Amino acid sequence: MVKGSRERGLERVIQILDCLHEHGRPMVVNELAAAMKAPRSTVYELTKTLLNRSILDSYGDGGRVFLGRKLFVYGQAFQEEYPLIGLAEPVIDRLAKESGERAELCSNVDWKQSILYVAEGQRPFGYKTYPGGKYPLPLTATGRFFIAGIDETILKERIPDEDYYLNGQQRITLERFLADSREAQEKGYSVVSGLVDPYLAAVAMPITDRSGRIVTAIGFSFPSGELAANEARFVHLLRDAQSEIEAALSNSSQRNPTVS
Amino acid sequence: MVKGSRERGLERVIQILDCLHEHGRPMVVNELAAAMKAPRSTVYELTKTLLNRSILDSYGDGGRVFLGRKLFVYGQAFQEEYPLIGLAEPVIDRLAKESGERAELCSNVDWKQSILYVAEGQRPFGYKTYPGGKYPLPLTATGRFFIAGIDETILKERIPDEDYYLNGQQRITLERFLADSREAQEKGYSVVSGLVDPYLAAVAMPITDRSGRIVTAIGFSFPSGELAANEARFVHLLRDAQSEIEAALSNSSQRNPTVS
DNA sequence: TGACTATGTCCACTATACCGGACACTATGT
DNA sequence: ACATAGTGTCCGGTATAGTGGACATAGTCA
Repeated sequence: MVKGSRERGLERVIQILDCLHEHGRPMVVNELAAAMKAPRSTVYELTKTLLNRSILDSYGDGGRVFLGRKLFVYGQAFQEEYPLIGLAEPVIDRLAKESGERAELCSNVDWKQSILYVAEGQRPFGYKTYPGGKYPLPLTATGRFFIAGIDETILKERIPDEDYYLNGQQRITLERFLADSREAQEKGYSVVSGLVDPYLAAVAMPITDRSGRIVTAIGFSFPSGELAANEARFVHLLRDAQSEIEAALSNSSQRNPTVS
Repeated sequence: MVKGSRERGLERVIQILDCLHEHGRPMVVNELAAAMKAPRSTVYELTKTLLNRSILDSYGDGGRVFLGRKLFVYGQAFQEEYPLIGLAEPVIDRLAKESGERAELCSNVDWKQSILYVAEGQRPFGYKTYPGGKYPLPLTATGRFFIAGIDETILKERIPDEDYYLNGQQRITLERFLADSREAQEKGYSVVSGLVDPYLAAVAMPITDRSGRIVTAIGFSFPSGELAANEARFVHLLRDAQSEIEAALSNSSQRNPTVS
């Protein structure tokens, strides 16, 4: 039988968690299986075990499932061991206050840009991001730093084609992404406009640990129209924050995760 | 071959995550395998995939692993969908302030009592608990409520024998645990002393959702010596907090996880 | 030097977990 | 009444993943 290639259980579980995370809401198991393009029987079987272990929780009157309490507990334990987030929080808060724009702490998580911490700016309306939010690397300013020094063949393997598209339209090519990345590394900061959202721009700067590895990045997100007038100011603010966080980081314990 | 019975990959992965969570620090893979009593080759194989997907992160110079950034991201997404924690936080903070003791929001996660949120009291020293911390149900005050209405045979299956022990010494029996639970349900609150720690006592009260299911519990933790003089006051404070949280909960959206 | 422990990789075997497909039960609409 | 779509369970076959054990390397102690 060569039909639908058989996948490993662990792989399916990760797909389940990622799928729920992307949809951001409880789903019925059937819907989940369809969205994942996985066999219904497999998904039913796996969700049953995951529910038992509180890795998933059931919502509503039992038909829907979502990420569970145990994942929250694991996340808390992670935070306890990973000093960076706690160190950066006050700095990010200050950035948002001083600039009036949304400031974010981001990281490369399984080849997506993920928001570890956000402080909102002053703009009353407009598109909100949440901690835990996940975006394609090629469409983000921080993504320019996360691919620094990584081989092109690996990038091709790990970053899916869809990540270069927004609403079915290609926004950028791999070549351009690589060129952007090199330029960002030289300048020390990265600017993008209109990629992840047509009316949003972003400025980002990397956070490097003592061994010189880029572990996270900080950045602002704001309406594209504000870019020209404020780029220099934002870069200046970020540079201060960058050195502050890096100083705090090298004073703290040695145990920081090494980016894989 | 009947030697070490072969286990499912998913089961092993959960064991890995739980083991790291219990130890609360990065571990070398060998050590991890030994602690889990699982085959080394299996644990090496699984950790490799988990590291690739950021479900584990490697620490130090690469030899040690711990819970990864992706789990943090999942945890954030959970919190976004689960209103209870946000609703309860200010109330727990107030409890700690008014009482001077540590106040906690707890839940039954995979048959352990887990701390979802803590507010520290005034006592300068003494044993700290962390959000994400995990304790045996039979040794906690909140545990009395989490087993309400659950069949004894299921409890025997799911709560391991070690959970009745502290430092190799049995602190309580299943029978007594069940009797405590019934009493707690009648009184509406639960008190234990000297179980999880010889010098600590706790008072707890359940949080019930609209359908009458116990979803979490709130409680104080303090030196045993303070129990006699303060029990009535603590119960009073908790009762106020309980009704406040339950009111907020039933005003919020319908989507609360149903405890499995 | 040798003996021992700790760490990580690799390979072949077989128990079993994933999968496809059938079945049952509800709606809902026509 | 029938048809269709959505949901959940169950079962047998086979591709494969978990396992035991061998192997390699590095460090430590006597």
